Amino acid sequence: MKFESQPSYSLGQRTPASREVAVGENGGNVTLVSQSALGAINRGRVLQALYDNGPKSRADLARLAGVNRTTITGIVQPMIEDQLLIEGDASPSDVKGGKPARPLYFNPDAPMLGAVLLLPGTIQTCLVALTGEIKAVAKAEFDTHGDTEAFIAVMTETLTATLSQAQQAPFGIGVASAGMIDSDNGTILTVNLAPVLTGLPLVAILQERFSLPVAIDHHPRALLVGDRWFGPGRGQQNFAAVYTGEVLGGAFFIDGKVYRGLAGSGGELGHTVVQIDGAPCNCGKHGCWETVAALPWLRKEAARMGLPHPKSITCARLVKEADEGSNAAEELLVRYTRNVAFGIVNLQQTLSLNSYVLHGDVAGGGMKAAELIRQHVEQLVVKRPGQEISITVNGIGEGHTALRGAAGLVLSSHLKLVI
Amino acid sequence: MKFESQPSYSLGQRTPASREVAVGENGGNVTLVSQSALGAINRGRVLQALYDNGPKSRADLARLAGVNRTTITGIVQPMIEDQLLIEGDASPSDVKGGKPARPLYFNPDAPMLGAVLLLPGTIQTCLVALTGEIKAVAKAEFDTHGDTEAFIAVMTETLTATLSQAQQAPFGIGVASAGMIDSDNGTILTVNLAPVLTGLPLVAILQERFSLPVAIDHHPRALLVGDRWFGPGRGQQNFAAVYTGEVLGGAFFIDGKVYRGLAGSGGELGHTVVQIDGAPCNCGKHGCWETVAALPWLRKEAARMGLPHPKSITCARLVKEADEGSNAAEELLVRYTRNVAFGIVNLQQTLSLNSYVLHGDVAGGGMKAAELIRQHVEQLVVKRPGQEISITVNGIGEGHTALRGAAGLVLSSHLKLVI
DNA sequence: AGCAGTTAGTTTGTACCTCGCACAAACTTA
DNA sequence: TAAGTTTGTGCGAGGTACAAACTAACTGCT
Repeated sequence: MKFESQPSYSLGQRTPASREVAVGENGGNVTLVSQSALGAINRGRVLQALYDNGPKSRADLARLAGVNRTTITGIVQPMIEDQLLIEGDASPSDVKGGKPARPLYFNPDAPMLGAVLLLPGTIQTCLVALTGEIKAVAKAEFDTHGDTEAFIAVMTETLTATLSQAQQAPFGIGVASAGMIDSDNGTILTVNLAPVLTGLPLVAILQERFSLPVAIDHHPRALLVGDRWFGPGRGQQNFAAVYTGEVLGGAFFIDGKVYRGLAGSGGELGHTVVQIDGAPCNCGKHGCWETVAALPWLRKEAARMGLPHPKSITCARLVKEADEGSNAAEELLVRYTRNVAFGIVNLQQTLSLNSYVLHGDVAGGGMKAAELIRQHVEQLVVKRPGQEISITVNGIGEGHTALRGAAGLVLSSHLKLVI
Repeated sequence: MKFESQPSYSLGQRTPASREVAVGENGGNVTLVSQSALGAINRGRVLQALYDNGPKSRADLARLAGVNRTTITGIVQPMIEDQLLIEGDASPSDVKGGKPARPLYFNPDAPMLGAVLLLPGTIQTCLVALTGEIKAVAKAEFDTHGDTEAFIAVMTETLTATLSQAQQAPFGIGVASAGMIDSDNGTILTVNLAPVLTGLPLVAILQERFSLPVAIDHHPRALLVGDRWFGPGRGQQNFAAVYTGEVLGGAFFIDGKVYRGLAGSGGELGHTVVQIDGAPCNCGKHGCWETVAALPWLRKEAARMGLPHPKSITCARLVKEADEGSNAAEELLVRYTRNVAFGIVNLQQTLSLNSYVLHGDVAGGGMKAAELIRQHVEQLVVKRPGQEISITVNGIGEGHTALRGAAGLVLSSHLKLVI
């Protein structure tokens, strides 16, 4: 299946294969900004402002961006003509007098984004509208230890089933995957529980089959992007997403952009050390954060303390049992959230992002878990005048955040938001 | 003392008091890029490319930046006319044939930068040429528990003594200070050992007295900038500077710019936790990195192990004694460097910068200490295909790196390098 | 009803920046 | 001496944002 290319301002335009500059020395990656690039940048920023702030009139956008109204008109008009944006009804506005503003927002019928969530053994695909709406969900399973060709066949089939339901060619495809991902080169490095994926150049494969821009990143970073575009991180310029469950991971939104680190390897928080020479970890080291703040620790402690059904313990159940009066559950919950807090404290001391969105198991603990973690963090962080730290949970519709985030990856990486 | 303003392209031009946009919602800090800003940005990038790569011809710069040669000429010509840059002698070049290139570099007689290093009890000031050369050093002492006015008087006097030796008005003044600094607002929040500085709006004060752009940041970040402009970080796009001594601190250069975090509070690594419920720390918590990788720990362990003169132990002496055959020194050195490594490992797992420059006590341990740390880090980090981690020391001329870094702060913050 | 005041969005002309092309200058090689 | 190569400089084209002036639409006062 092939799709036609996009309109001239193109959400999905690929970067022009960054010229090979071989003057070398030490990399020498200075790049000047050209006039034409400038247009693309500003178009991207206007779109992001619309995402971040909801429907807004041209005049509002101009004020928001600190530019002339005419500039906004120039940027926005072609998008309206291409039906990416639509002009809402003239709202009477809150101020008295004056011509009523016409709010602009994304056309619900504009092209959508393809999204893939790749976890060991399962593929989930869907279409995501620019408004965050999810459609055409499809699921499939694959043999984690099987043949690469077989996996690619299943993947292509599932994705085709989803994409074919789109009215128009999607802007692109975003993939969120478990494991270690090289997002620069678009390859899956390793997925512990799915060896079939090792070394798979998935971006190249999908780009070739579907002729669309494709972006890939690891699961926590997709959650981050999902939070940023459609969740509690909307409009924020600095925050982190933290995932806890069988493993721990994180991702950062710094100064208005997704932080990836070299080859996309930033945010592997599970194996930061919080207990020198502590308990052994799967990674072969000792005292990793993962050894004290992930589900295996929780199960082990629940068993040790004699809590019921320790093998299936979750933060959600812990909160429930604590609320029902179990002192043991309360005590374990406090210790668990404190252990989680240490990782956030270290992040805070290092990056000072001040805002954290929790996913996965602790998110299942809801407000109560978040508040406990916030208290621990507050207590453990070196105080700084005027600093407020916010901890939010985004556990509801877990899978949807990851899928929306996968879709958002395409937006983030192909809308040149930052130079 | 007042100085005249700078030429039109102005290295030291202040940002035009970022328009007050009161549309609010959630900050709404989208900013579009204007035409004129673009010019300033590209001028800044060309200058940075010159810094990073040394003298280069227009043609080389054009290749380096991936732009047209004429563009470089347009940017560079006014700077030559204003004597900021000078054209070197035509070098025969390595390639065969063709008109020889005229390398461009900074004019040694161009305006300099004022630099201040502020440590508890002492002020050090100097002038730094764009080439990194240091001139007109002045020192003074102040009463750490005294009167604010008295401190300001000493500071002004010392700085005036230095600045008055400049041939031309400096581009600006950069301040590196111990303690907790709010670099956004240009105030010193707290310096534990110098209460007189608490809450001091130093940037505003100096800006008023000297009518020059002033930038302030904390000591580790100045080291980072010093490394970046004039040291081992030159030309690098991603690296961290780590300082160890009585306290620990760090700073990051991420994607070609200095990372500050909100209100400049990023990089307070000393109080990241590496030992939950470990030894008590000055900050009131337990198991901070500072409790196992700073000098107090080293002294305590040296005493416990019966090493000679434990109160004045340093990494440098430890290396020396180990080289002379002391098994105890060797053993302590290994443990010390391992403890230092844990902090770097956590940084690496979090940000994946791959390159670390050490300052302070461990830097005194030279290559041997660096190599030991590198080995520990290598062993403790989760391996990733193709990843190389570099550990460098920059202990020589410690004070000079901080002063050069202070000067570089002005360049970094007032050369709008990133949009 | 009419007019002033206010805000939104558009039209028009201007300034600025980068790019591609053409060309002179300077040097090497045959 | 001629051909080839590289550097650096004019000049016009194309694209972008901005300022000023204009029209459109609505409120409120007389």
